[in-house]
Amino acid sequence: MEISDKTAPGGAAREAGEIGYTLDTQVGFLLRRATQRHLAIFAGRIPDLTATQFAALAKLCEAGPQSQNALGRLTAMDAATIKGVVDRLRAKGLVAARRDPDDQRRITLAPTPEGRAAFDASVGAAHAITAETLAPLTEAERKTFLDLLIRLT
Amino acid sequence: MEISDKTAPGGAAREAGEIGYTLDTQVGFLLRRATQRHLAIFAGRIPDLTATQFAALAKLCEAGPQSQNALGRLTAMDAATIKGVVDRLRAKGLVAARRDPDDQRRITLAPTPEGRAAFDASVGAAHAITAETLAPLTEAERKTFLDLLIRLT
DNA sequence: GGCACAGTGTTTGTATGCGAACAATCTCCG
DNA sequence: CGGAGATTGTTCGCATACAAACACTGTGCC
Repeated sequence: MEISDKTAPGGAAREAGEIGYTLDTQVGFLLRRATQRHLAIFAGRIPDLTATQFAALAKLCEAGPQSQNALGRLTAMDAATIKGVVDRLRAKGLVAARRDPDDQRRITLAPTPEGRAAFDASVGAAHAITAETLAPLTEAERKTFLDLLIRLT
Repeated sequence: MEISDKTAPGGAAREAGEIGYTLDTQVGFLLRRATQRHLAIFAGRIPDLTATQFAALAKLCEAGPQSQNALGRLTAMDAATIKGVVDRLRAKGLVAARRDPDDQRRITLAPTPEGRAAFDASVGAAHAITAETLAPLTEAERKTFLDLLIRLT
């Protein structure tokens, strides 16, 4: 990458060999901003659940009953994080927990009827959230973007 | 909304008209996972600052002194968030603050010499973080990805 | 001049997210 | 059998994130 010797706004002619840095074009910053926008869209369409809570509930509905830590792995949350998420889903009455009789350490989680109903009622909104998040892109671009994004995980 | 009579795990014959939902292919979930991976790479290469703290420091070095809220806008953090970030940067001695004489409400923030030195010393690592984050993609794919990502912000 | 309104920073409350340490339990292997 | 080591869930501490309410200051407009 070439070194520009521009006098940055508010800043400093760069010395020869100095490497510039522009926050606004960094992947990390763009990922954070895209996530922020997505979460705002999510909160607008599914106000009663956070994206994280919905993910956990959806995974339970999709993959069937799971131990708490297993659910965490399926939803990319560590043990400490999934605990809080599950506690809140239980408090809302959307998820039920019972000790696994075969392994006293494990807690088996399953959606309650209310949980499954809430999930079913939200699937349409969830798809709309995805659509709105990707709305700035054409259909072909969406596919390209998702293909590339999945390789960065 | 349909009650599926599916037999759980992974499972499930869907009824006609029912809309499926697979967490693992949703943009939001992929964005979160990509961000997680990026943050892990960041923490490995710049252990003394979080990505957020580095972003704020970098923006101050790049754009010059700013009021606290203005810095928050430049770094996509709301007033409550930027306050905590700035407090921690000040505690580390990387950022200095003074009341703006022309506007008693404002706090003008600027990097200290130590802050600028820390930034200069980390720019190389920051570029390496970007490179490692995007490493799974080819050069052409990286450009495509960033072009699409920027449109989702 | 004075007042409505906007902007700035602070605080509180809630919700991720992760590292680290911990007790209880299970598994495996000698 | 029995102990080393792994797994599971919990707790603590720290660091984003954002909504909402607040006090204070500045601006514009009558």
